[in-house]
Amino acid sequence: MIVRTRFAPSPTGYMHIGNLRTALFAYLTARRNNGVFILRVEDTDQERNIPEALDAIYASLALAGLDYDEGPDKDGGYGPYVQSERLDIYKAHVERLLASGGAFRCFCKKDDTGQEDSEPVRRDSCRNLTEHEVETKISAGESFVIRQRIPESGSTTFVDEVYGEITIENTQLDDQVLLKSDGFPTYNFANVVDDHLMGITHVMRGQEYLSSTPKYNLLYDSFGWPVPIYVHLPLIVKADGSKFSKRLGDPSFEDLVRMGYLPGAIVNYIALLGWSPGDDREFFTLADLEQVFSIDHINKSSAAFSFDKLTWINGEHIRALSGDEFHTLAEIYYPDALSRFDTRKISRLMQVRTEKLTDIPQAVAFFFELPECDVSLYQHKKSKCTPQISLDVLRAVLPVMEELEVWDNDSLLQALKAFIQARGYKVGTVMWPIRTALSCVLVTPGGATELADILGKEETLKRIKAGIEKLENAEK
RNA sequence: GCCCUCAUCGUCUAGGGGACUAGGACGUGGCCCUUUCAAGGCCAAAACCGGGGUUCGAAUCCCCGUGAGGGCACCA
Repeated sequence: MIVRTRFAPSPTGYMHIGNLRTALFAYLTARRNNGVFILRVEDTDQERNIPEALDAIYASLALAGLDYDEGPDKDGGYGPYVQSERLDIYKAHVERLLASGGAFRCFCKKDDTGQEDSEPVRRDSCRNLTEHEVETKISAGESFVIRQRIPESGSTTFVDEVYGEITIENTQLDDQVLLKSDGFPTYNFANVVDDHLMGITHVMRGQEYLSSTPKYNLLYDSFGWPVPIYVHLPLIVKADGSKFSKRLGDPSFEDLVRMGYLPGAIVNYIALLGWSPGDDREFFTLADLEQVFSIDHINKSSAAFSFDKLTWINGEHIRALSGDEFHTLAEIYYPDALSRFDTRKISRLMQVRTEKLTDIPQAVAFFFELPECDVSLYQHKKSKCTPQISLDVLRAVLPVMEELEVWDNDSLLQALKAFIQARGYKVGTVMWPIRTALSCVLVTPGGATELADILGKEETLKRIKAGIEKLENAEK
């Protein structure tokens, strides 16, 4: 059997985190089994449909690296892959159900089921209409929907690969709408028809569909089709346990990328939400995952999304980049004013300390624009530094640096080490004031000599003099 | 309201009757390294929801309770 899985998003304009995880698991299941991964667009809701959204789906999938083998723009012989182009298929299938008694016409108006809001439809009264009554209503021009005829009694059992055997009484199932009055199928119906016609072997979707799965099974039965393997995935929730909601401002996949997270890191992190490799590994590229993913390590309980851990794993992915790769990414975040420095050197310093790409601009800002300097920065216990000592050090070290002819990290380090030894200082006592004078910030992407190297001789001396002046003024 | 599902450190998880003094990771605290900060190394605190069974033995199996989540649309 060739494994065929699909990702079936509705075109909403962005990639929900939970959807991305569903897509990822479906993709991995296909890849792991040398199967086929399919993209199908479920645009059956005419009101919520956004045309441009299709491009957003392509873009996100490409960004995440989830290549599909069949889809709207990649015919594999099972198309069309957009549901709005399959209307006649659904119509033909609904006719089959009508003929076999598996479905019936319902003439009730939208909000006219005769029930309280809190009560579900369950058994619709139109299911007992005689053929004559139906004919009469149709010729009278009454609009109708097609509903599924759920058995009056009994129960339906199915097996889920993650959750095991689940049984639901048929009395709990309602005569759900299959075909809307506008001629479009509902999600539930189109899903069953397409999954079967497209040869989907593993139906992978969110856990929220668990309790409606019996209705799917009943539909498969009515058609005489074999039921697929069900793989329901646990939900991804927020730290407080509530649902992710784009409307409430929770980030989508694209948002996370904009926030400075690498797509590969997001994919890695999200794979660990609801799945584990079974050992202690946590760093995975998509290619790694394709090798080790297995649906029997999927969890049952929902997982809380942690920005802390995502940030950490993002740092891991950043550090795993080659120097060139990081530099290319970092450059996008370098302010223009940084270009007068050797940005490759800066990138080398930045790579090991960057957790999110968006942290970069702030971290490198002092290079081209020295912030207002607070004298208290020169106070550092571990380096045995006070403003007074700093002043002494800077005054003494200035001529040493002025005399330096070769200006690079090694020479600077050598000269300063010699100075330190001759004077009997602690290393930090000299390095701290220099680094502070050069940056005027508490945290920098590198030590004193590395910064001096990048800033260049002229700028370095200028900043040290400014530091001396600052400290002198503070003394008065 | 009815139905379904879930339940191990704060969080993600390992665990599928004895290997559990419950392992790893993030985060937190401490130490080391060190030219700041990181990275790296080491250490620490931190969990089997509660109660009954079954068993020689239960985090692991069963039941009840509790808590949490999901479903019950002409939305997907």
